[in-house]
Amino acid sequence: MKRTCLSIRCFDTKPTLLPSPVPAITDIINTTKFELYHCQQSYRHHQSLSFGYSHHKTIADLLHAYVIKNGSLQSLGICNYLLNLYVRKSQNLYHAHKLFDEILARDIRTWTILISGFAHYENYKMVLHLFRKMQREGVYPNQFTLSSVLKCCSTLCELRNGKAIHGWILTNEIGLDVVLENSILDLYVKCGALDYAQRLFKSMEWKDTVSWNIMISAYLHMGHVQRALDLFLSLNFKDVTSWNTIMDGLMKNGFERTALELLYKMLEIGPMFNAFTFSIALNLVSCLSLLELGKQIHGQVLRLVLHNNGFIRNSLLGMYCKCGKMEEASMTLRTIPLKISCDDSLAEIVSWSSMVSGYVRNGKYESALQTFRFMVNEQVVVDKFTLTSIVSACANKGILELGRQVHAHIQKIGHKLDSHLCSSLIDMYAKCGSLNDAQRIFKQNIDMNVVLWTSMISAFAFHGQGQEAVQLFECMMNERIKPNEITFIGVLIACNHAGLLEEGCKYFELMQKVYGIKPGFEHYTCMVDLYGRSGRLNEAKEFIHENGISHLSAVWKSFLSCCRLHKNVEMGKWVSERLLKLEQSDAGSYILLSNMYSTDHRWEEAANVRSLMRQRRVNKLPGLSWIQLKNQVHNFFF
DNA sequence: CTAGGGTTAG
Repeated sequence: MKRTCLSIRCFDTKPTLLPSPVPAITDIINTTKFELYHCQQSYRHHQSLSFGYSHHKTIADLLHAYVIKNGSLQSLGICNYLLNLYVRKSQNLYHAHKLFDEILARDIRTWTILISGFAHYENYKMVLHLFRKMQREGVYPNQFTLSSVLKCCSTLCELRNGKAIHGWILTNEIGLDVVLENSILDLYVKCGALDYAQRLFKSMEWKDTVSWNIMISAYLHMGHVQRALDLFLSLNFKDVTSWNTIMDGLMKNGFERTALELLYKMLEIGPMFNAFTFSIALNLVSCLSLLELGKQIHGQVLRLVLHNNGFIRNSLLGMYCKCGKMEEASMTLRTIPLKISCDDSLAEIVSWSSMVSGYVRNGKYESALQTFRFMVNEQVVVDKFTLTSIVSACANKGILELGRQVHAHIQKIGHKLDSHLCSSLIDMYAKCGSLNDAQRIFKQNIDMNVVLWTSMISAFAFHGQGQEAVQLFECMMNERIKPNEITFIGVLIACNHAGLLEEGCKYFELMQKVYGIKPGFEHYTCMVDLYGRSGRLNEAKEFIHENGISHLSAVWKSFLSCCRLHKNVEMGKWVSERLLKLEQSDAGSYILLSNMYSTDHRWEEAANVRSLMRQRRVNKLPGLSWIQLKNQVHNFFF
C-alpha cells in the first residue's frame, strides 16, 4: 500500500516539474523508463531517509546524478535549470552551492539564480560574499543580482556597501529603472540616511507610487509624522500600501486615534483591504483595546478565509492577549493549519511565544509555564523570545530552580544573551534571592541599555541595598544612558530604603527638569513615603497638596503607614478618614487604621474599626505564601 | 514599498 501511495504522489507532481525550456531533459523525464527509475528510487529514499524528505529533492538529486553520468555538465542550460531546481523546488542551498562550484562556464544567469536564492532565504552574508566574488571574476551584474544585493545591504544596514554599489551603478552607466532606483531609495531609508534618500528622490526622473510610499515610510521611521501625513494627503493616487504604511506609522508613533480615523476613511473611500491592512487594523485594535471592533474584524477575516495567514493569525492572537481574553487567544492558537511550509513554521513559533508572553502579561504565570512544558514535549521551537517570557514567569513565581535550568539551557545551546534576556534573568535572580547571580549577569553583558541598568538598580533596591542602587544610578548617568520613568521608580525606592531623603528629592527634581519625565502616581507615592519615613509628616502632607494628588488613595495609604511607623495616631486618624471616603470597600485601608490603633495599645478603637468593616461587609482576603521543596509546592495562609 | 512574538515598576 505504501508503494502505491508513493507512486501516485510522484506521478501526480511530475507535470509541474517539466523543464520545458531544456529539451534534452524533457526527453529524459518523459520516457517511462525514467519515471519508473525515479519512483523506485524515491521509494527507496523514503524508506531509508527520515520523513520530510520531499520528492522535489529526490528529483533534483536524481537529475544531478543523471547529468553527471551522461557528461551533460557542459551544457550550461541544463546546469542552470538544475541549479534553479535545487534553489526553488528542493530548497537545498547547500547542494545548489556545490553544483555551482562544479559548473565551470558560469554565465550571469548562473550567478543570478544562486544569489537570489540566498537572498530569498535571507542568508545575506552569502549574498555579499558571492557578489564580491562575481565582481572579482569580472562578471557584470544585471538588475536582478543588483536588487538582491541592495535588499541584502538594506537588511544588514550596510550603508557603506550600498553607497558603493550605487556609485558603481552610476559610473558604469547601468540602466537605472524605477524598480532599481526604488531599491536604492529604500536602502537609504532603512539605513537611516534620510538626506541621501531625499537627494535621490529629487533627482529621480520617474517616480511611481512605490517611490512615494517609500518616502512616506521614511518620514514615519524618522518620527516626522506631520510631514508623512502631509505627503500622504497630497498624493493623487493612493494604493493599499500607501494607506497601510501611514496607518501603521501613525500607530507606532503614538497617534493611534488618527490611524483609526484613517481606517474608517479607507473603508469609505480607499482601496480594498489586503492581508496587510487586516494585520495592521488588528494591531490598532489591540493598542486601543477595542475588543468589540476586534471581534468584528475577526469575523471579516473568517469570511474572507484569511485566518490561515500567519501574520493575521498572530495579530488576532496578540489582540486577544492584549485585551486579556486568553481563552479566545488559545482558541486561535489551536486552529493552526496543518499545511506547514517554510514561512508557516516561523509563524507558528511566533504564535507560541505570543501565547506565553500573553499569559505572563496577564499574570497567569502557571499557564505560561504549562504552555512552555507543552512546547518542550511537542518539540515546538523555543527561541529567545519565549525564553525571556518564561524567565519572567519564573521571577514572578519565585521558581529559582526552573529559572536556573533555563539559564543553563541557554548557555548549553550557545545562545548569546541579549539585553532582553539579561534583564529578565537579572530580575529573576534578584526576586529569587540570589543577588550575586544577578550581579554576575549584569557585569558580563556588553551592550548596555536602560532596561538592563534599571533591572540591576531595582534589584539592589529590592534587596534593601539603597546605597549601591544610587551609586549604580550615578554610574549610569556617567555612561550617558538616559533613564526612563521606571528607572526613577527604582531609584526612589532605593532612596527610601536607605533613608536618603535629600538624594530622593534631588532625583525627583532631576527627573522632571533634566529628563522631562512627568511623575506618575508611583513616583508621588515614593516621595510621600520618603518624607513620611523620615518622620517629616507635615512635609509629606504639604507635598500631597502642592502636587494635587490628594485624590490618589495609594498616596494616602503610604502616608498612613508612615503615621503608624511614627506613632502619630491623631494624624493617622485624620488621614484614614480621607482614605475611607475615597475607598469605602478596600480592606487594606481598614487594616492599616486598625493596626495603627493596636500598635498604640488603643484596643477599643481598633476593635471599632474591625466592626465597622463587618458592618460594611468588607472582607480581607487571606495572605498566601508558598515554598517549593523537592518538587512540591507548600502553601501557607495567614 | 506596507503586517506578527520578549525585558525593568516594593
